[in-house]
Amino acid sequence: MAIDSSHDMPRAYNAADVERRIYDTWLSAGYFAANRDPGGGTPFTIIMPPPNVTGELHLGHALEKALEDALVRWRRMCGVPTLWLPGTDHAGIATQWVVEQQLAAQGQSRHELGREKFLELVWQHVERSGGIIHEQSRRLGISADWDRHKFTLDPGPAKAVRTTFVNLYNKGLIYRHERIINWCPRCATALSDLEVDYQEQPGRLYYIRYPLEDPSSVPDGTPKHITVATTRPETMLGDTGVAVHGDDPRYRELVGKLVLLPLTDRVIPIVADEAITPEFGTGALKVTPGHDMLDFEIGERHQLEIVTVVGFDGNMTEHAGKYAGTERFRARDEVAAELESLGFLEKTEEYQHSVGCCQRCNAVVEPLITQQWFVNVGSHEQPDSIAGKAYAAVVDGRIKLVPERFTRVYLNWLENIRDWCISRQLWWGHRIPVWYCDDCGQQTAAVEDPDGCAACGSPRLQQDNDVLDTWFSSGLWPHSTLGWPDDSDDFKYFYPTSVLETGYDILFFWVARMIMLGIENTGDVPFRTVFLHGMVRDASGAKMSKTRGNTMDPLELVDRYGTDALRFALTTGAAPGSDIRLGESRLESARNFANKVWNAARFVITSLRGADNLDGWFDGRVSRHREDLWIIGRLNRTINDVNRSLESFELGEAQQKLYDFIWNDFCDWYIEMAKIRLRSGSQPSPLPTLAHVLERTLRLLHPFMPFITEEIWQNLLEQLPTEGDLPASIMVASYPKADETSQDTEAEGEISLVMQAIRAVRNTRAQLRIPANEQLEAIVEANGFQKAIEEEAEVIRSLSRINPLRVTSASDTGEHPRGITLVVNPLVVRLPLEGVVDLGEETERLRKELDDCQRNLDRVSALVSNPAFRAKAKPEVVENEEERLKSLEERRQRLNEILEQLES
RNA sequence: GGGUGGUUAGCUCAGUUGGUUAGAGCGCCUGCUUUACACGCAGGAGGCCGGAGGUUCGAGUCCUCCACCGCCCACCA
Repeated sequence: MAIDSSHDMPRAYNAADVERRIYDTWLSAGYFAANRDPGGGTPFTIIMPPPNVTGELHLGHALEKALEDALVRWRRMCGVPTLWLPGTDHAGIATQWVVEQQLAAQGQSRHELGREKFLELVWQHVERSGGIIHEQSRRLGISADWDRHKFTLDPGPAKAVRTTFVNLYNKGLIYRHERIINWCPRCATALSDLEVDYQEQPGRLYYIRYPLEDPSSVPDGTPKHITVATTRPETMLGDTGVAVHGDDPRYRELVGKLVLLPLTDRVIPIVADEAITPEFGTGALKVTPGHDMLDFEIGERHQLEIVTVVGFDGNMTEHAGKYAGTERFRARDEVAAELESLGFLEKTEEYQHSVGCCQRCNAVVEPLITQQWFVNVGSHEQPDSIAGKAYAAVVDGRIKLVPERFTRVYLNWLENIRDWCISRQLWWGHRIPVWYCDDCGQQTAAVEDPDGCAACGSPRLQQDNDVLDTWFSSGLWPHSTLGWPDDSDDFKYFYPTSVLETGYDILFFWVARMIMLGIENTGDVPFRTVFLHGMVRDASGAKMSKTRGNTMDPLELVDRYGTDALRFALTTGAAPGSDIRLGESRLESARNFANKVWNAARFVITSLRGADNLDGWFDGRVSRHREDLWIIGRLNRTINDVNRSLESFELGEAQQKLYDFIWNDFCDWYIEMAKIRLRSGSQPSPLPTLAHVLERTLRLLHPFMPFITEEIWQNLLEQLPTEGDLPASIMVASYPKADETSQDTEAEGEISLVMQAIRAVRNTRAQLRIPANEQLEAIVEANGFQKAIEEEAEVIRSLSRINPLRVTSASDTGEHPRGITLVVNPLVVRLPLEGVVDLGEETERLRKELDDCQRNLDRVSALVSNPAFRAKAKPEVVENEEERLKSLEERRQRLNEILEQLES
């Protein structure tokens, strides 16, 4: 690997200059390629959620890729064989919709073109815009294994799709059936339940009177008609019944009677059904099994006829009599008007209700009865069903959701799941691998296009016209990308994958389907952990959308702030699964941090030039200087924190810890202190420690800010003697592990005292408005810390502008045995210093805490072991107390450990 | 209707098994061209941790109830 960094580091970090150059060297060095290493332990695998092949990158993608890249780079640096497999999705309805819009602009429709011609156009569109998303992904610096890239329509995934379909078909778990489904008249296709968005819309409730066929059949005094309330009067032409609740006293006499359906010559029955809410409207529901989900179910229960009055094109059908051909919403007004003129319309009311709309084109969905293909997923209560297995995998912990709260959301969805409608009346996608025989009418389902009918052998076969729901192929993604159903090495080695990282908005669409189909096909879970991120919102918290016009283009942000800054801004200080507001100030702050890192590095690297002795810089343990011991201790605590946070997917937390360490501990204090020794040339030199801390910090930061850390790494390497593990690229350097023995409480206490003194002087100076460049006289009463303060006197002098500074051992043993006395003529100010951890006091405090803990423990354990309590109290109370006992015991143990350590 | 998340500084948010004096970024106020950095440095103001109870030696953190705000799911015509 050769990166050209042989130039002086500029004063300000310029992201644009370095990013592409660095990415290309990574790429050509082959660092992204995953290697199967049977001796390398369990691999770490992430399959990238495939974006729409013709789509463009939005901030959600940027967030997703930043998180995944960080996890992947981290694991790779930990020495784990790591695979991050990228891909793209053909996105059936979305892509077809775009091309159809283009056609429409030329006044054409796909039907005029025909299937073959149209698909050619779609492929052209894919080829034209298909590369954009890759180019964009690269600019984000993502370290995915591009050679393993997969597209959902590639031969491999396509074979997986057909194999899955045929297997399920042969098991009887895929079936074709006439059922009521959500139909989008504009897209002219069926939609799954998930593809329908419900929107609150103002509407009107129409009260329509249906007269009894035989008024004499009810006792005098009862109404001779029944009034129904509906928001869709046009569908009354397809009514085949009226339903009331069986217990409704108003209608008891009417159940079983017949009514005349206005505007038609039909007579329909009144039935009693549990699903009716007597309080709603009139308590009587007109039943249109052909155009409403609930009505369809009621119709099934009472064997009501089905009359379809709205067609696939959204116009009224021939069953709508004189309204045939009328557009459905116009028919609504016309039917209402006619009902009114004939005296059947009792009244109308304003009514706010939710209307199902097509997620893609926003047209109002029409429930219609059609032949569709379904997957029988069973129910969570059937352990052998698809849903049952997907349920169990999460319940028994084989799959963990992060954050955990989504577990319940997931389970709740499965508890109410219904069969999955997988056919779409589109052309762009995986065509359903079923053929119908012209001769015998039998179906043939096959992985390879069949030569003849499976039943009669006739070659006269017609393939089903429909394609599969896009989510059917994405549901196979973790195993279809790795080579399943073939017995591939990648599949054997990398499956089940480790982490599936995606937005919580597609938990049902995609994650649940992958779990269902993954277990079905492979017998194993597709991934161990589902790591969910939140939605990126604008600065005011609104969802970003093109129609709102509040979207931000990630690439534009990359241009302005740099990739590292964008990634840092997106992923820092946000808890897993919660939404993120991204505004300019967040980005600026991230860019400033990058610049801070750059300049700290620039200082260290410049200082290292020509240094003659850096011995021991690599392990950072040679210097016994308290400043060095202090920063090494802080560094290792940070390493520990960062690793721990990463283990639990708290990436934002990890970055926050790094930010604080770099900016506060390293830059504001350690570098400032080190400058003094550098200037005076006093020994031991801080240079080995500066080098060590910078080097380790870069490694720690690399998964989050890959470009800047690599650029600095290259500059740093030139100044460092080869020692230890120093690869040519930081990408392949090892991730730091904390050295637990590096904490030095003595140095920590002493430095803390020094910092206290400096802060106290600065503070007083600001309050008394003493100019920063005016030297003051001061005396430090160091009481027990004379040696340390004397040795650090130059630091105190320089950082707080004190001269002369004297150190005494004060005899004062009052409340504040230590302090600093400032001489500000004519004032003398004594500032107490308390920033020292007094081991005696600390021990005493811990003892007291331990006593309290023990007292509590005794009480709770007495309670828990009391048979009377166990017999009387509620089980959950007992359980609570038992848990309390356990946590108290843990706490006692921990306190004991700390005390032991302090005393030794 | 059923779930679920939130309510902490002026704004946006962290706060991991309860533990000394509750943090950050941005904004605000006061000073600073201190030879790494003005994308900076130093200092400062600003919090009844939504409300009410409870458990505990100790609660922002655990329990109960309440109030707003948000999201998801659902076949109320």
